[in-house]
Amino acid sequence: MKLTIKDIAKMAGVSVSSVSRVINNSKPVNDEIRERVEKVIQETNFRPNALARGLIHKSTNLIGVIIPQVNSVSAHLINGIEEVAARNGYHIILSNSGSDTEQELKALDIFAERQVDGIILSSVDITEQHVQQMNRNKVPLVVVGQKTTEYGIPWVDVDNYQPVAEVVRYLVRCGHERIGMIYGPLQDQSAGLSRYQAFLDEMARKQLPIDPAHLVESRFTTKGGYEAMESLLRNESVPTALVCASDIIAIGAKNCAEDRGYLIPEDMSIVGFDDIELAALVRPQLTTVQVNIERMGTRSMEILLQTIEEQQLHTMEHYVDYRLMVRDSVKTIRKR
Amino acid sequence: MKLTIKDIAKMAGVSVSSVSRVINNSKPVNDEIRERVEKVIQETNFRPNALARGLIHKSTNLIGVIIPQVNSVSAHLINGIEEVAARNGYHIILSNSGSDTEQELKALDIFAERQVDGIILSSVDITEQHVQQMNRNKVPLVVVGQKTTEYGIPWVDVDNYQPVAEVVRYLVRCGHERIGMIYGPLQDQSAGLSRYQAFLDEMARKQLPIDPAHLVESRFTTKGGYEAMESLLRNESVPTALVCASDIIAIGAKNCAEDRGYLIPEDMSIVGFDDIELAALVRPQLTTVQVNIERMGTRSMEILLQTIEEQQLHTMEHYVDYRLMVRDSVKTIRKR
DNA sequence: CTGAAAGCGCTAACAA
DNA sequence: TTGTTAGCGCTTTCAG
Repeated sequence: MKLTIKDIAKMAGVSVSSVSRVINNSKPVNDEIRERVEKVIQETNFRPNALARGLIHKSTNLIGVIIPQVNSVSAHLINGIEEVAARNGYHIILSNSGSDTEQELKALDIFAERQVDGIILSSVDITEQHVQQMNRNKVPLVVVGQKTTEYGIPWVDVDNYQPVAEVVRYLVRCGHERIGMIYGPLQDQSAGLSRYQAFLDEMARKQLPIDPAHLVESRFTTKGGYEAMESLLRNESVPTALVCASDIIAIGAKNCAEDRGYLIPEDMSIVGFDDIELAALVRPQLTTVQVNIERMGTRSMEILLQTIEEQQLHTMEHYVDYRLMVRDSVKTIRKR
Repeated sequence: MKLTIKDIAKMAGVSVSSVSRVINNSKPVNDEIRERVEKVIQETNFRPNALARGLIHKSTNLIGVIIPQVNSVSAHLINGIEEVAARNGYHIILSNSGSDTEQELKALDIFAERQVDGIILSSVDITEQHVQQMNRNKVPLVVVGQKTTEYGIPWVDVDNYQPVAEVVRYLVRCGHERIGMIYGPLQDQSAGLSRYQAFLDEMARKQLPIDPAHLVESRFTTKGGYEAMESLLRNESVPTALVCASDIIAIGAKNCAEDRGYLIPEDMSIVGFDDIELAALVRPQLTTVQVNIERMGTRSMEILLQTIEEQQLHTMEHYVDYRLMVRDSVKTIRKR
């Protein structure tokens, strides 16, 4: 049988409210009583039931986190979230959506049911439905990985456009002109569409033609990257440089090219995006865009905390820093 | 203002108990009433407060998961746990311990306070203290990554001994005799000590001498592996084959050797442990021991569920399968 | 089959 | 300062 505050009160010979008071330090308590109660709590290792407290306070210090999948990227995100959460007395409760909108919606509801104090949603495609549902159950929400300003929902993301434009400019500076891209699924607003659009725009700005055959779509997997490269190499002309929508894609593509006898970067330069651990571990080390995913986690949790505590927020949107990491997978043809 | 069951009852013109009955399907309810209630629930999108229910049922359908850190390895573990949990209506609540016993102990208490139905603890060094604490708050527990039979706590782990012995035998079969090892911290009972001991024992069994200079300790990081290899290469004689306590170490070591002009596997064969994604992505592809971490997660959650539901368990211990993945980082000197 | 009422463990008025 | 008591939102006897 688990102990309750009542038991403690009885054992210490005081009222339940006194026990509650020493536990919460909510009101002055006579030293003598305080000691008696503390002694009993020590001896019995009593811990107040968080459920009962939550029921009264209407707060659980629980944050719901919805992610498509726990992988090496979201691991950083979770770490960031967890770190800030823990520092503020919160715990996080996890739900894998498998990128399925249906699941995301369900998780949103279940979290509301569980009375979480806030939700962080890492999603690739927020729909009107999400928004309606959230408005219904009135739980503070922060979205990671997609801009949701139009919905009035605060978000945290990397700028996906500028870095890719920068990558293109960098390649041009290195003397490349025949540049291709393996881009991600375009339903993915941020990592897919934005990066693709940035590539197209910057190439146009530089007045560089794009061979449609040098534009291949891929899922965000090494296998996808490998296959995309296979299809790319089936053309008679191949680009001298290739922008990849992610490191994972880039590494898949690199492996394929190398398996086909191409030398990286001598025969083809490759640039990634994300700067996952792997990027600096493969040889040649991958030139890529560094994104501080953990920072996205801490930032989103901070914003969430702010909206929970202040009930209203100032910063609706936040971009996390990025940085071009020049390593060894790009060849300089000539300086411009 | 959030809706309660009372509001629903009023709106439907029935008693709260009737509402509760249709929500839980706990007792027969007149069709007419059921419909009225269901309609109101639909319209208002009412969701019963899980806190209040938990308070009564003494169960939260919450599983506490304590891990040293969310990284690419624990990501698989979490995925496994989450998958089984979700399938059974549970959610997981996370706590990073940073491998700090103090933190682990605290998390154990806080989880008990939160009334979790069970705890999965992924730890590298379970102490008597952990056990005492757990016995106090009587929450079902499963340990991952360390054998705790002596404490009467069910655990899930990989066999760390046999696979390493097998690796040694494999290397010997490939004609290697001068074999070294970069081993992990020995406080780590499983991934550290056991793998080290297995190496020593099997070498002895094969009556192969070990040059103490070919035995280097390293943390489980690429940097650690890199530095360990640096110190290894300072000797005049280097081993022809090197067993590494993890893939991460192996890749660090490989990069160092390559940076120093050694060719893998021509100049030195390297074997890892874990078979992380990376292992098949680096070139040469790493020969390693495949461990299904996700399976450790599902298995531990299954065992936990079993002890929660049956209140007693049959299997106290469980080894997860492993498999030697022969790839390209070992050179065959001669067949034996 | 339905409703009133007790109570899960705790906190917070309200009196004393 | 302390104790008594009324809930928090829900489930579950227990009568009807």
